[in-house]
Amino acid sequence: MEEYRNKIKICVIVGPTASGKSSLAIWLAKQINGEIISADSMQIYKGMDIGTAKPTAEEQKLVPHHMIDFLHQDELFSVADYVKMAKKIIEDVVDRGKKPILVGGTGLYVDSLLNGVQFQDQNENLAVRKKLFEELEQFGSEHMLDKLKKVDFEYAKTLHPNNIKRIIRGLEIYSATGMKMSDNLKLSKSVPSCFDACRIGLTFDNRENLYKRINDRVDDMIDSGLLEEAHCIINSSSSSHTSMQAIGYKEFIGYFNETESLDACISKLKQNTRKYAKRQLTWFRRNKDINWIYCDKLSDIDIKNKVIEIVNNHFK
RNA sequence: GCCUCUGUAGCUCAGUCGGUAGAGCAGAGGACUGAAAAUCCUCGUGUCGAUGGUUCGAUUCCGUCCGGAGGCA
Repeated sequence: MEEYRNKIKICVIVGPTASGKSSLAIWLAKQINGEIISADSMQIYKGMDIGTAKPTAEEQKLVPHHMIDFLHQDELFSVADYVKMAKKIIEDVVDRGKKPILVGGTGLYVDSLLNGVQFQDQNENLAVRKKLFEELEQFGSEHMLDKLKKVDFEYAKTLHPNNIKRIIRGLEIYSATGMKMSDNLKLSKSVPSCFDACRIGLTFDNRENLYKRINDRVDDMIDSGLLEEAHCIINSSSSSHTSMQAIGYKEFIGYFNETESLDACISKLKQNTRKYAKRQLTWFRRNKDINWIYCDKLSDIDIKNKVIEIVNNHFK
């Protein structure tokens, strides 16, 4: 019980893209004297503003935002970096007597931070990864899975042969740290979280209502100058960089190459965003601690009342 | 007006030498520990355009009609 008291109280807002997390968070932060810590894998990049629906400069003036807009698009970043940085910032926010509000749609970042996932020290090992990919190309994915089975059978048996990314990562982590992925998973589960989190999830009773918001938001982004932003980002970045995975940029490559019509690219962007939202919902749904709020069933005021009730109760 | 092609899943199209059908995309569900806006897995009943005929049996063959595309005039 004593240990529980030492945990950092934090409020968390999750949900699919375009569900209204950012504006709700700003409102909430003003109500409870809070600061916002973003959990978004793409809003970290500078210059990617419109496409990632980053809070505007005006919005950022209303409430302090952290973990946003601090990295060049060519730089490497990982969950481990995120957890390390975000944790430090949250502690600082609390030390200054403010309440931390974690907001974002990157489920991996949110859960890794809140669940205290353990990341081993690891040197940059791009050479190891490259070698593993060469081996994959030569011998195929079944061979790589067999190889992983020899060092970490427990983890390997949970992976499908086509799941190349995780097979390689399993081998890579073993080679870089000497630790098995399955052992690391067990270790992470055994370490208690240092957060006492109150989770709010925004969702929609009717999926169509979310999809309509997504489609409309993409149109708004186009009106706000997404094409120029995308053109600039695409021209100044290599396609291998993580930032180029962001939805809202890669979809326009065909348009700039004059191999696809603008309409086709916009449709693709809308579709990719819808699919992404669906995956986010799948990720968050498995968490039974989330207080779900159905945005298409409640009025704006009812949503706010409900949120403040949950949050006040948590910080009481 | 005549000729040719065409009408099958939400979309694009296979296919059934006559025994009521299957791919891709879309969509849905799931997974997720150092790239995660990434990556991976699972899921296919639809008056086979309408109607009549031949047949034990027609989405398949034949006739007529209705859409669509092209050609000739």
